[in-house]
Amino acid sequence: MRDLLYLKDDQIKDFIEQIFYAYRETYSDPKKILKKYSFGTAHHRAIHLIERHEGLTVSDLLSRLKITKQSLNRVLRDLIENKTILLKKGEIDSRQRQIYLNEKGKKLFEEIFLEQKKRIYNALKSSDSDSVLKFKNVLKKIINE
Amino acid sequence: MRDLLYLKDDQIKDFIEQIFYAYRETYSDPKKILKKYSFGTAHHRAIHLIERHEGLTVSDLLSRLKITKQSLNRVLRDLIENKTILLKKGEIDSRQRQIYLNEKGKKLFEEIFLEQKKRIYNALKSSDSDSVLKFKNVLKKIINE
DNA sequence: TGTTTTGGGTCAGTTATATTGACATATCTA
DNA sequence: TAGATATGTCAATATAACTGACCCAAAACA
Repeated sequence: MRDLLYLKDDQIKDFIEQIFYAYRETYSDPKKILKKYSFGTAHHRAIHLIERHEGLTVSDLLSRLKITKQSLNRVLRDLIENKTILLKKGEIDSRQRQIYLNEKGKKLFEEIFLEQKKRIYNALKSSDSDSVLKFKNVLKKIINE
Repeated sequence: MRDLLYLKDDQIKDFIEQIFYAYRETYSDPKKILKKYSFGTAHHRAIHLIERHEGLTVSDLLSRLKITKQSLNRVLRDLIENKTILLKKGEIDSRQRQIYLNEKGKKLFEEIFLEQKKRIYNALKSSDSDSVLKFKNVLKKIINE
């Protein structure tokens, strides 16, 4: 039998630790910017997902965030009030709401992303394309995508 | 100039999204177990780091968690009360406290880890060793390790 | 058509985890 | 011995989540 060193518990424990650091650092970077708008990381995650999946419905967003609708509603109310996002009635199913960034929201996203990008960009630029591809594939498997 | 496709913004945005999912899923898996002991993810992270770095000091743990000592203290109090961890006076510097899992804590860690391990194990076992190595290296670069 | 289900919104109360700021104590170091 | 450091603690507050109960409008179904 092969000695699957990379499946040893210590390696797995390291990954669990490092995934925590990676998430925390990646989402900490833009906190100062968010604070300028009185937003927190909850708003950030919503803005990010809305930018990546423009026109997604409230339930789409809920299932990506995996929080309750009461929790999400606080965030969406803030974002709507601030004119960062807008909700349109669903074209096919008018019970649904489709969520979009408006101009202000797009600018805010860019400002946040510019800051957040640095960390990932620096990691990728010092890696070869094969590493990046394999990083992506393992990451996908972790999230069962 | 090379066309660094893997440095394109969309790829970076995907990574930012996927790092969020990876963290959330990885740390969601053992929540039921934690609940049995009236612990949350804050306790989990502390337990994990203590297991990985046995005998670390309070300030070591603080700098890994990047929370305030007031926040950490609530968690440590709970864990001490529950007899999951113990604190010993530092051998060299007796102002310091070195943190250890006791027997109960080790069992709890194993129970948590067994659950949490599955996700990572499954991702790694369907990847080759080169992928795992490269995943690790990119992850390390993201956290500047 | 009438009934049920679904998508979304909201009120109210609570919990978990973090924060800021102030202060106390013991111990180390210059 | 004076100051710096490591840790602990009190109190108040912020952020982000939760549960549970209800509501309306629109879609789906029988």
